[in-house]
Amino acid sequence: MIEINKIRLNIEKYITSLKKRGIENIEDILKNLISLDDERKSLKTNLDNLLSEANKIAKEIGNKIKSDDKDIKELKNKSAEIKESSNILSEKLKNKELEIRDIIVNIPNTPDEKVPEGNSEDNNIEISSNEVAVDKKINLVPHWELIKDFNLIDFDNGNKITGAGFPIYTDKGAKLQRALINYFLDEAEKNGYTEIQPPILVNEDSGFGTGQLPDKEGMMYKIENENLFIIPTAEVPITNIYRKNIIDEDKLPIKNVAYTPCFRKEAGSWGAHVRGLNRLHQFDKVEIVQIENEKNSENALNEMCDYVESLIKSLEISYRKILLCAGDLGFASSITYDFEVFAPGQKRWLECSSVSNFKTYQSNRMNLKIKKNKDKVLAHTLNGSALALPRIVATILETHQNKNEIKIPDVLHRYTGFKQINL
RNA sequence: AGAGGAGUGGCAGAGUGGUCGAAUGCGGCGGUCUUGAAAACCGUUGUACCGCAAGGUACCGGGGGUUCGAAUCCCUCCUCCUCUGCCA
Repeated sequence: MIEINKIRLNIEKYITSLKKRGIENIEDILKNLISLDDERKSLKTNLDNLLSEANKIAKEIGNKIKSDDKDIKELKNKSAEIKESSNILSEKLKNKELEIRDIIVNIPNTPDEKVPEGNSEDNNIEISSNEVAVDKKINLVPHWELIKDFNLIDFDNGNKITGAGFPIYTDKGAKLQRALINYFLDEAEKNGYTEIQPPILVNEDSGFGTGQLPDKEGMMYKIENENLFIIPTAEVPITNIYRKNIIDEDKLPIKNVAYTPCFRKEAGSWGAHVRGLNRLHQFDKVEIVQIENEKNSENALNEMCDYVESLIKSLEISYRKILLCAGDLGFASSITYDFEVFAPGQKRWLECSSVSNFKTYQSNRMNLKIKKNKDKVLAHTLNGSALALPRIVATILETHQNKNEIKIPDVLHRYTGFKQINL
């Protein structure tokens, strides 16, 4: 959530920044917001004065009763009058606050200066890449064929017991996935992240805190009669641990990692090329989250990217790192680097990680502050996938396929217990 | 799930209609003393909003109500504890 007080200080900066996102009438929206806030302030001042007067009268009545002066009728009448007008004002103030909130909650985060302009993925900028050679002599096939041939995933029974997008990993497929999860968790721990196992269901406040609600309610599965949401990413429960917290600056950085399954409705995003593991309703992911102060958050973002990059590299697969343009940027993010891996069997790039700095956007929503001496300032929150499993599995299978076997990357051997998958 | 009890400042804990944003203790911060530290003593110590400021308003688990006035009374929801039941 952007901060009105900061908009007041430099509205031009906000206009320029949010225009990058393609919000054409942003100037009107922001100016309207400030004038609504002015109205709010004056309502608040008036209301406080009335309440102050009412408090005084109440005390006066109290004193009179105590001193056996029973002549309080006039004061009571006056109090009733004040109460009537304060009720009206209070209602107005509440409505004004709701009006402001409805607007501000729907304004996305301001893109960082580094974020390129543009409204399609063509405007994204490739930052770095690495290509892993594949055997040109064999006929490379997509992972959904390998999965069938090598008996690694059972989509049919997944369809039967749940529905499309809920695969069953079987035998070495399941082991490969479990190996990857353990490898990712261990590596994160080596890099200073404390492991946690959060709940998979979250309440509405949590969904609001990280920005999924109310903007993207449609992405999450909901348990209707409990008013709980099934997490689309571990970002939601992890970051919300720190909701309504004031953290001492010397406790920073806070670094957490968690493995969780993730659930996304993915409504309307099922095209012809979405096959196999490319897009699922349920998938596994290891997520890293950091909380930092303003001074260090840019540095933290770079560190997280470097970490993700090293992780992908260690799996011996081709990848590229991309800086998202403003139009491709998520609602709550200020700057995002995506990592895509190349799946040679289907000759497609697959996004496997998204590393973002939300700056104060989430912390303002969830009231997360950092205490530095006497000052309290909004924290910066960051997160990244390290990594999302299915597309990594798909890419490993497609990259390391051979005639009668699939080789497992060296770093995973001690986790899988096998070095290749045979027919 | 049923019955009973409870939720107060960083923690412990008092407060059952007015003088309570809230005693007291511990902790934290500043100071005196000391070569330094401890002890002792003195002072200070919640959050948000409005206001140039003085100051004001709101907040005692959340929401609503009664009253001139609510931490205190009523309703409702949530959480925790004890017992019973059920269950990985």
